[in-house]
Amino acid sequence: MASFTSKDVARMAGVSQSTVSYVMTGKRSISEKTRQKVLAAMEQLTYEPHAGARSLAGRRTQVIGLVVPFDAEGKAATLLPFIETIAHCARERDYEVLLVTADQGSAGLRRLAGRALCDAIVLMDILEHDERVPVAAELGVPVVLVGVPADPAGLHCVDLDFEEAARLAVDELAGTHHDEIIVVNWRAGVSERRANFAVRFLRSAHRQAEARGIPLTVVEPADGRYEPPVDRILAGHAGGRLGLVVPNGAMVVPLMHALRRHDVVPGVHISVIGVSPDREAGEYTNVSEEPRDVSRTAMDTLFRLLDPVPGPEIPAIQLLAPRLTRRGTVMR
Amino acid sequence: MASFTSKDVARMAGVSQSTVSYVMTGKRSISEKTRQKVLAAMEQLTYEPHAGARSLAGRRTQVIGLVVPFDAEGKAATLLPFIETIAHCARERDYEVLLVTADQGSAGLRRLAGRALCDAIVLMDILEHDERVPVAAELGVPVVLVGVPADPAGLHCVDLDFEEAARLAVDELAGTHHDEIIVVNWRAGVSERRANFAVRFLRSAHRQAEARGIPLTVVEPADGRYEPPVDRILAGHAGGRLGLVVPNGAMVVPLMHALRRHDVVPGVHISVIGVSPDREAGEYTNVSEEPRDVSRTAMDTLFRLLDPVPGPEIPAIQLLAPRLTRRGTVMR
DNA sequence: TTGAAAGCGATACCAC
DNA sequence: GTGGTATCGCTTTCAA
Repeated sequence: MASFTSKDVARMAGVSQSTVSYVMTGKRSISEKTRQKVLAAMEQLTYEPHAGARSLAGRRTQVIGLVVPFDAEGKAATLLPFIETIAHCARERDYEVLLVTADQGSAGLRRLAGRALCDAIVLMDILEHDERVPVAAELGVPVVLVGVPADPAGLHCVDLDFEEAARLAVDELAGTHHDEIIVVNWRAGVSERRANFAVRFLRSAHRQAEARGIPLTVVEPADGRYEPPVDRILAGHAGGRLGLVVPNGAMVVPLMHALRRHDVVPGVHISVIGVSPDREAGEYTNVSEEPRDVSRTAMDTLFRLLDPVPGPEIPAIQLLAPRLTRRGTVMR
Repeated sequence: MASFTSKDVARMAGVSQSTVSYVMTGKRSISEKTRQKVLAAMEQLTYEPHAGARSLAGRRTQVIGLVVPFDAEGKAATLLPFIETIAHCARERDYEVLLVTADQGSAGLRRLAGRALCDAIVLMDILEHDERVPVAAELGVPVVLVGVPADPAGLHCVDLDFEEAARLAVDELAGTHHDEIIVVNWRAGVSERRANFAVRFLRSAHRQAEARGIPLTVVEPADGRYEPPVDRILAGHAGGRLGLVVPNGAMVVPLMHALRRHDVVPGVHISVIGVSPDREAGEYTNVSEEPRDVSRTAMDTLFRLLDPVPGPEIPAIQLLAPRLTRRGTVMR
């Protein structure tokens, strides 16, 4: 599988190597005639530019670094669409995606930038106090955070508006005369790490419940267990109008099944509102969390950082508005 | 964030650039004294080698190309552990992972090899007749297939032994005197694409059921639906000993819930055997499908292809043996 | 055991 | 509108 170089293309097209380069980059005008000759030669030879040479000479790798969490459970459902969307956005502009796992910490970031492995970085699953953020800010490479840390250090952030999501859920239950709200939290692991979406969601839920005058408590799955904490939910449930808010999208369906097994039917004896992508919320009232929208916004931001356009400033923090869709699991 | 070059390191250590290179690659012996000087200088400058330059000069990218399917539903659960494991294996040897989505078809493969973006490729989710396989075989780059196509074209394959998995499941039901078996298949989409694991599983199940003299039929979810086809399962279920075999791991739990809602209890009124990773099969009898083992084997193979060692030949097809674990959802 | 220097295959500046 | 060429930062002969 002998590979051809731009020199070969140049020779075949009867032009200079630089002309070939300019045809590819479009950085200077080329007569249509020679353009065609060059393109024909490239076609003929099935020429592909050598990525390493290009990155060395042009200081552009055409690669986006993507730092993903793999530890986070329950993320499976949202992580894949995230990655998928980012891959597609990259491809649209002829960029590649280099995958780095979060367990490598800031070392991974330093490698990405130091070795000139990519032109820009998307950092997912940001913690409230994330050691990687200050490092990322010093990298000298555009970085977009998916999530909002306490101190973004000047970096751009994109995320779902979890505070608004909590408000929407609480308001819905308040508006339908519930007299108690329980937030079914992520497992201890997630909130202890203070994954910042969890923090923001809970804080906002508490605040809004107080504003609406409804008692709100939080329950978590038992240590190290994935099962929904149904017993503790039903324990104090005297028969009033109880509403459950479930920010962990992966837990909604298992929870509802568990409730039904106790003959407690969502929408009849109890209310359930989940936070999850619309397409997964077939049978329950949810607040939408759309990973695809978030990643697309992140990538748009990244590319605008890479090739600044004279348009309006990019907001430092972009929170995507969630939407509540009623599907009958809230008692009316 | 000014970056340093190996020249800077050389100057600081008082040696030549080539010496620095040899310290990094270990391709020639260096006196311990100069080695330490060089390492100290690298440390001092937080030197990182420029990946592009390295790949240009050394014709090694230190990158593994990973081609993943994103369309495949129900894969979410197995796809992430796959990717994660591959990322870890790569990191262990200081390799990066470049992600390419399968929707790019063989164009993606040509890019990976043609642009010298990676040293080797892992191709996942191989179809029985996969247009990418012949292309991959001509790439001039080591390729490992996760899955077994009808014609591997000389490439190495790694996969779970789905035929053995089907045999295990059928044997278990035969051994417990069931008089009917239903395979609850993937959605039409998956088997129509003739994803080859589906093909192999079904073929083997049929064969083994015949050998054991048990009637076996196959049902699929309704068009475009994810819900388990419970109605069709229970329709012809006159009350004999019926065993369900569910190769689609993602469907086992939903199916069992649906059955219970019809007051049909797995292990009591009906039998259920799922195919899934052990850690996800908390409550049902399963045949193990361990994505982590498969990826690790694939990566080991890949690295042995990259740096051939004089040991024994690598088998062309490596099928990992599944194991059946009884957890009480099969009637005794 | 080490150094000097010739590439690797692009880009982009300087001429014309 | 096009061509020549220095340059990017590393690897790897060839010489010592």
